[in-house]
Amino acid sequence: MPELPEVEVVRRGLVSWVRGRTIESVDVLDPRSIRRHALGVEDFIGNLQGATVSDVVRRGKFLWLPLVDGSAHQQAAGNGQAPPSRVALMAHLGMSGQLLMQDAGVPDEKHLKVRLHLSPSAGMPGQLRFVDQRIFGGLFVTALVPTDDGGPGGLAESPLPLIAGEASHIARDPLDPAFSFDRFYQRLRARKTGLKRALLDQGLVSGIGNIYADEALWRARLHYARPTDKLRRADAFRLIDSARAVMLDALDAGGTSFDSLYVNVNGASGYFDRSLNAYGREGEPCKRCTAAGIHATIRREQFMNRSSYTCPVCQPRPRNGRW
DNA sequence: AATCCATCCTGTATGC
DNA sequence: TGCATACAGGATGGAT
Repeated sequence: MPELPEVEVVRRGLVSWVRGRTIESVDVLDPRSIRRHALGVEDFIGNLQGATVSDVVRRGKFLWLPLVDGSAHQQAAGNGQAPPSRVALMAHLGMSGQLLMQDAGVPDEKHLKVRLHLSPSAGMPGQLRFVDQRIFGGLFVTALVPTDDGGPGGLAESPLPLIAGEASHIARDPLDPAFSFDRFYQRLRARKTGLKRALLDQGLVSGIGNIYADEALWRARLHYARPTDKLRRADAFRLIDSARAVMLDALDAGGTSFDSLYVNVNGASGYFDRSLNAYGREGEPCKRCTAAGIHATIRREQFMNRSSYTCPVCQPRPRNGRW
């Protein structure tokens, strides 16, 4: 499922295909995929038509394409100054969203929701398509607002000092050079909840979903129900360090895919699922315990209405755990 | 005020 | 074979 590494793979894949290209027209095939655009389909299309994509930026699992007005772009070419971007096309992949570059001749995907026709560019596909089976994801146009802390962060090369309004409540992710562990730890301790719930809270630390939460907790040898308000600094540090390491590894592998639901912009799957240590391994031996000569089996439990995978030996449940 | 959780969706797998 | 149920889960808004 798309978490930080998968979204970053999409961002990197997308940027060279769409930067500098103009959106010539837009087909909204299923309005449910733009339900977060409150002003409706016509307004959505009107905002995009004629605009030029200046970049692809990410914060947590939110991805957006800052837009430059077509006429402003023309003027900028004349005086050599880049016009300020004030709106962006926002995308969230949700559970099953895909952003695909496709040639015009490629038949519609079964769950094609929105199609952007881009200005022709030599050797590049003509369309950017949003495909989404479960419709948890979506597209919408949002205002860009100033940030006073150096821009949206993420891993973009040169992000504008502006952030999409709907992403301004999202914390920085552990791979962001501006991520502050001290601030994270301070806010973590102030919460009275369980550790995994906190890890999944995008306002505290972003980019982590169910898969990488379980992987980071396993790697740090911490149980998901450990109380946040008592967690030692060293444990919290190891947890963030683990999240960072596992997500960097996943990024190198092109992301995690279990099926064709998550693919990069070319339709290819990542292969990080082969490297998972906890997630999806119910009944299989814990690799770390096995290496130490101990017999232990990964356990699956229902938690927050979804599955959590832990090793009962090296991630012992706390006595006063919090859900 | 902080925390929690039902809800939005559809395709696939499994059970009876 | 067919029908029913469980499951996958990110973000949000309303409830507690």
